[in-house]
Amino acid sequence: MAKELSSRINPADYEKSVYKFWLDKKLFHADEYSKKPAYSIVIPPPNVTGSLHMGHALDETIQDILARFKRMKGYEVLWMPGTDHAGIATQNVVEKIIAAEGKTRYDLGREAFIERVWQQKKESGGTIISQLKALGSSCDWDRERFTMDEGLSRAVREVFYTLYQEGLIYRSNYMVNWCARCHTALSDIEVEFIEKDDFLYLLKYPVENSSEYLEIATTRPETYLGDTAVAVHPDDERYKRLVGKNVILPLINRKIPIIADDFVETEFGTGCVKITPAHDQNDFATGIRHNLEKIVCIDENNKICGNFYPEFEGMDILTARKAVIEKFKELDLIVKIEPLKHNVGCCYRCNSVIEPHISMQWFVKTKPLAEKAVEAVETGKIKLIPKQWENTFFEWMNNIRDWCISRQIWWGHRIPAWHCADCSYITVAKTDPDKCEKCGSTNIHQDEDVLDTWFSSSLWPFSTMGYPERTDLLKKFYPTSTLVTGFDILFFWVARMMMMGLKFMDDVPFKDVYLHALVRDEKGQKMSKSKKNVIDPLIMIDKYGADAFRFTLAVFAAQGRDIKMNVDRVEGYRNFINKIWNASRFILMNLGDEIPKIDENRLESIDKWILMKLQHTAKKASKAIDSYSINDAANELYQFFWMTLCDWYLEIIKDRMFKGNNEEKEQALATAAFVLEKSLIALHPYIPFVTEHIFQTLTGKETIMYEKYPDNLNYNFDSEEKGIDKVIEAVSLIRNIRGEYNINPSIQLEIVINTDDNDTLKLFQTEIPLIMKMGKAKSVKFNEKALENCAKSVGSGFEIMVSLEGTINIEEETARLEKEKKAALKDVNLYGGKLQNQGYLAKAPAHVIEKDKKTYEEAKAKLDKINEALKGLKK
RNA sequence: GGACGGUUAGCUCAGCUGGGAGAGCAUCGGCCUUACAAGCCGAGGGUCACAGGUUCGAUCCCUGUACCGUCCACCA
Repeated sequence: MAKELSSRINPADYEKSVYKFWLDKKLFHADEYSKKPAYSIVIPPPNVTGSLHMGHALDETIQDILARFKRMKGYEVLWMPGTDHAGIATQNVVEKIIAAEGKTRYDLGREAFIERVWQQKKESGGTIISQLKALGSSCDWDRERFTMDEGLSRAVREVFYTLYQEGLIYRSNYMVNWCARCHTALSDIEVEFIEKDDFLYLLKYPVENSSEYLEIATTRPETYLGDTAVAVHPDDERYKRLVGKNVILPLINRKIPIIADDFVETEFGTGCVKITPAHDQNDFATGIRHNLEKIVCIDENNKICGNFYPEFEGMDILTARKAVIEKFKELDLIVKIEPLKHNVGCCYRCNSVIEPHISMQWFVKTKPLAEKAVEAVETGKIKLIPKQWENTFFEWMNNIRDWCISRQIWWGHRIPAWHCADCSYITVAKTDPDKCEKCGSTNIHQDEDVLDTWFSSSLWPFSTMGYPERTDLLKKFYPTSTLVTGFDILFFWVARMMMMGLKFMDDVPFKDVYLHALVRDEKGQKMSKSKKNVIDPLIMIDKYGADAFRFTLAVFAAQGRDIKMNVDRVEGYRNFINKIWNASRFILMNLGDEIPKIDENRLESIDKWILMKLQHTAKKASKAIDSYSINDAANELYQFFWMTLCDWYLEIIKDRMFKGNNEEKEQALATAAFVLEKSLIALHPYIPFVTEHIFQTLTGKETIMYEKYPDNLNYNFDSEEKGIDKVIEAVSLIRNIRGEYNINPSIQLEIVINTDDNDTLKLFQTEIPLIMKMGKAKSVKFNEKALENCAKSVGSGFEIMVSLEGTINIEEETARLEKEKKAALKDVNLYGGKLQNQGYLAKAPAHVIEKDKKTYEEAKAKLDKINEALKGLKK
């Protein structure tokens, strides 16, 4: 019984079973003892409680294309999967859930809360993984890791311990970004600046022992309670005489100095700034420069504290702001209030306004680590793709600030430091200690803070492979080959992996970093739930199939900044999958039980032609994927399969298949089946499901996954290729006339072809059947006089005449020829002009001149013929 | 304030080191041709943002302008 495909494609019919087949056969498994060269990718671990969004879909698709392609290129491929515990994000999710039950995490207590998060992880942690599978991701799932599993936690400890011993982790009372909503410190890059409409308040501070006032500009009047100075620019003539004097803070009567510092912009506001070292990054630095007291007036819940003025006590920031302004108004200390647009730092997780806050935190000293990373990129050991990101990378790395790694949340790796209640010594250890390392006291307690999520993810390329053990997996697959991720986490993740990898593995964590664009909606806006512009990848998969969706993403994956997702495109590529299905079905329908073998001696020109086209296509695609131009490869394959293979080749061989003798039929089918098989292989990295399904049906082989990528074909049918290209040109001219004259397809035309060129004549004579079929011709004659009632067209080196039914419409034909003439004339003028240009002749490279000369001559010949034809029309 | 990116067909985007512009979708005309109407055949559509410059030649390189976007930065 002949093999067949169902008459109508339905991806749901085979996607799940194909995926299950891959899993059952362990085809994604990476063998660390393989002799094949290694190729490895670690997945950017998605949040464990998250669900698949467009960004993931793009990211995974690119990785899967690379992984599948490399397998076909003979590599032992490890694609390491896993998920991230995503500290703040996950904690927020669970806090929201328990809030619905009317509880806070404090009601539950630390242990119970963490237990609750683990439970949540258990419940929803599998979601994203199964979604990745629906997309076709060929990860080595047996090796799936989680940033808080035992092995990775060990890696975290090891690294923390080592960095601490080397003085690269330290603890310090420093100003950090505080999110009162998440109740934790954040690193500098976790603060997002959002432009907000606000007010600039001009306040009057009375100068001591004087009736004068100093006008200062601030957006945050409430922090005046923490002011310890007022600063002016040293060269500012307006205030020079006041420097060294004091002002008195209203209501609380604190005496603070007027200082000079050149960070002050004389142009802004009044050129006079209040300094609040405890509540402003900039003022903190100024405070250090001038040795000012840091007076805290806002607590970690963003409430006014410090008992400076009873009425303000305990108010939240915005209420206090109003209250302060009211009081100042009463005292006539407000000069004016004007609107102001300015950037306000917000939490990247919850968008709350960030409050600068002095607190005891843990930091990584990043400079020495960053230097090595910079060097790795400079020397090309790590390549950023596209290269333009290197600038941004260097800029950031060279100005890197220490990394605040402690978070005051509960979900995460708890900092492995134990404080001694007796001697205050801090014991940092790889395994939980039971006594103080210094005084031996057992009265120790572990630090309450947990580590920044990015701390553990920075170890991902080696922690997932068994570090701190020197495993065989690490030996085989570290450094990884390619990291695929969005540029938005270049600093959060990529740079930190570089630092950690170089430090702890003494080698780069990856060789290539492919930074792809971000997926936006069709208007170019970030997709977000609140904007309701989210396109759900799972709906795309359901509606169009994973293959069509993947192919769309691949085509969009050019190396730009953002991808505007357009659902129409998915539909277009769904049609492509359908095309593949039907072309395959067509070939299968005509195939017997055995696939005939190609016998090169018995092939016709057209067979050789398609083999050449296949060869070019596969080579181009392979080269493109290797250089991360995966959209180019996708387009190349698309064009080939649809236009070249389906629209030309398969149409052309139909005659042989339906009317030819067995031998003719056999070689046509052999070629078609061969080209189909190789095309499926070439397309497989992009559209794995449908290609696997058809491949198995077609060949009866177990799997397509380890077939050799067909970029090694080596046919030498150059003359056949060129010949058929010319035949196609001729046929296109005939079709053009048909189209322009709206000649019904059922009408068979008479064709006359005139040419002086012997080779062309011979070629066309041999390919008469083809011309007749594709041109729907009744007869083809050569070098005859013009037909009655004919339309003419001119090709390269030949002239074609097509009989027309009824009487020729002189006007219409003239118009048509005039159009052709215009095109030819344009070329003649352009190239003729060039060829008369002395500068051009002297300086242009020889091959360009030669090419242009040929183009010119062809255009000229064409023009002459067209003119002749036009003359003939007038009679 | 600094840096980076974008501006190409009605829409979404390609166009690698300069030789003269492509795709998908959409549009228009014609086809139920025995794999596919999720299809086939044909057609139209672009002073490649603007202004200069370099060059024999510029969508591509340089300078400037405009608009859009992103990142970084201590304008309170």
